[in-house]
Amino acid sequence: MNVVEQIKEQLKQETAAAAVKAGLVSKEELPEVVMETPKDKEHGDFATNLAMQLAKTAKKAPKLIAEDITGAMDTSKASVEKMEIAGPGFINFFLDHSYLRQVIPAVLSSGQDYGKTDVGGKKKVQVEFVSANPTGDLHLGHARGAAVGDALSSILETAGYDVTREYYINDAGNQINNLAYSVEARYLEALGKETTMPEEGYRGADIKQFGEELAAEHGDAFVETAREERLAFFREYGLKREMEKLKQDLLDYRVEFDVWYSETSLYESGKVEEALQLLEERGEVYEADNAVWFKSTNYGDDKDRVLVKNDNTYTYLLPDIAYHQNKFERGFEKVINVWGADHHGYIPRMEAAVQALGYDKEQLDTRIIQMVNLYENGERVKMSKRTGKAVTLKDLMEEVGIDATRYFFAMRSSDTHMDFDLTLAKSESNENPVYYVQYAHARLCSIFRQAEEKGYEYDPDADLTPIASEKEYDLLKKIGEFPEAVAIAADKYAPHRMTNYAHELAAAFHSFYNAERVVDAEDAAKTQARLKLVKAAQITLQNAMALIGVQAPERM
RNA sequence: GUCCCAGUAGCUCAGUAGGAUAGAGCAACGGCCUUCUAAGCCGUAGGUCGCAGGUUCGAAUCCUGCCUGGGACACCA
Repeated sequence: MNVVEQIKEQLKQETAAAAVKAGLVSKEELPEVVMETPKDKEHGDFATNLAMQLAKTAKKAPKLIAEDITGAMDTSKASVEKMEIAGPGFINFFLDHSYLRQVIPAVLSSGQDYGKTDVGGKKKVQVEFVSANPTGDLHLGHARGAAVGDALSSILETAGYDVTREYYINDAGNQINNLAYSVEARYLEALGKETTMPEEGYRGADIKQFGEELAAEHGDAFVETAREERLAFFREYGLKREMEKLKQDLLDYRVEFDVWYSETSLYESGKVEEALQLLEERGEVYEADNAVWFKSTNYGDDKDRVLVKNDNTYTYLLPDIAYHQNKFERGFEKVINVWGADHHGYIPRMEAAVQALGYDKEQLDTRIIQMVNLYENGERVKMSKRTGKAVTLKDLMEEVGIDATRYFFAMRSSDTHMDFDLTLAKSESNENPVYYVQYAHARLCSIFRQAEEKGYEYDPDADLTPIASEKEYDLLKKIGEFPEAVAIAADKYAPHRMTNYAHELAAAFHSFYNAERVVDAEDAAKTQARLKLVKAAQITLQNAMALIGVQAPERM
């Protein structure tokens, strides 16, 4: 447990003990003491609403209860300097801040590991995200999903979960046939032959390029080939090229998957049949109208779903069920799906399926990545998948840059609609929030360069007692909250809390930087102590930025 | 028609498991660079938390109804 949490825990215990000692409540009836950090510094370092909570059982006014508690409080152990009763009955604690100096050695000794906790208890968790069909370039929505899914995974890892990042490749359905038709059409087109793009075809620039390359490489070799053979080749070719591109784009975006799971492999290994059989054995399916239905209404779905169509082929749902069964068979205790908003309607049936297979509903958690609207110069940018006119992940990385793109997407709660302001994201000015955080890091690095120039050698054993100003303590407190901030972000699956934290940490540092000098020729002891403080800030900021996939530049 | 998400400052969004005078960034206004990077800091102004009820010591947060915007509702994936 880190220093800030320790003192908070101590404070909780002392408060609880005081309430019992004052005869307000028995030890058994005592509620969990809520100790929060007030937003307003005027309200102390910590505050509790215990007196209000006890108002009912103690049958007394909260303010009087608060007086009893503060009167019975042992203030020595938790560094309490002052207590105030405020508002409707809050007890505000003002601490002797010198305890915060202990944060520094804790951070310095942990280094890159600072922020790690074991709240996850090594639990095996799978995060499936992006999983875009290999039929075209990754677009805006995928970019958001990738940023959120990757940040979430990193946060869970740091909070002590055993995380697997996984991409499900939809390489078996109709869309792959359409991919083959589309490549064929573009190939023939490139040869100047008469052809029509199928209605359901993919019109992306990437496929046009494939067609041209095939034409250039193979000439008209495929024109005379039997259609079936030709399509089989284009299908294979298109899939391979799309996957290569997908993997490269994601890698460039700094997203690395542990597992790429192929839908086709589910068929080949017989897992799809297995899943169907299992559902049959468990009495979860029935036949009607020449089709096989999954009785998902047993588990709260709106209506039952077809698994096997009357032409004897499978719906997409069945392999999806098999895939989820396989996830649990691989030992994941928790399965998190990060899905696009268009998959929103599948959640109830997938949850039903998981339960029908005998797993607990709680083991599956699906997060929806809401729509992204693009704006440029105040105008909504219209996009169309049909015509292939869409802003791709690649476009974003080139135009906006990776750091700004990832920060922008990670910054927002993922389940709300989002306006992405291209003009703002592209601007290299203070209007752009990502620079605020990066600039703090560049400044931190600059301090060390200056210290070196002035002949200061960083001393890991320097005495920390010169650390005593308000700005220093504010910064230290923020640094000390990092492990808890990660744990909360993990618990709530809320990566945007990490960007909030990074911003707050940067703010605490900027404020300190403007108020106090680190490298001071007049005071070597203070300089050495502050260099250690600044080192701790640098480590923490780097770790926070790493969690959201944003680089920490040494200069700007 | 049913279901889901959203509605908070001029704009984009937070709001810590019901708490104090609802917070940030940008935009606006006023200050701060002979000293470690002014992509920064300090301050001012800006609000009927969509609307109406309810629950209680206390509601942006929980409940009910309504309004507005977006999305989902295939034997397509």
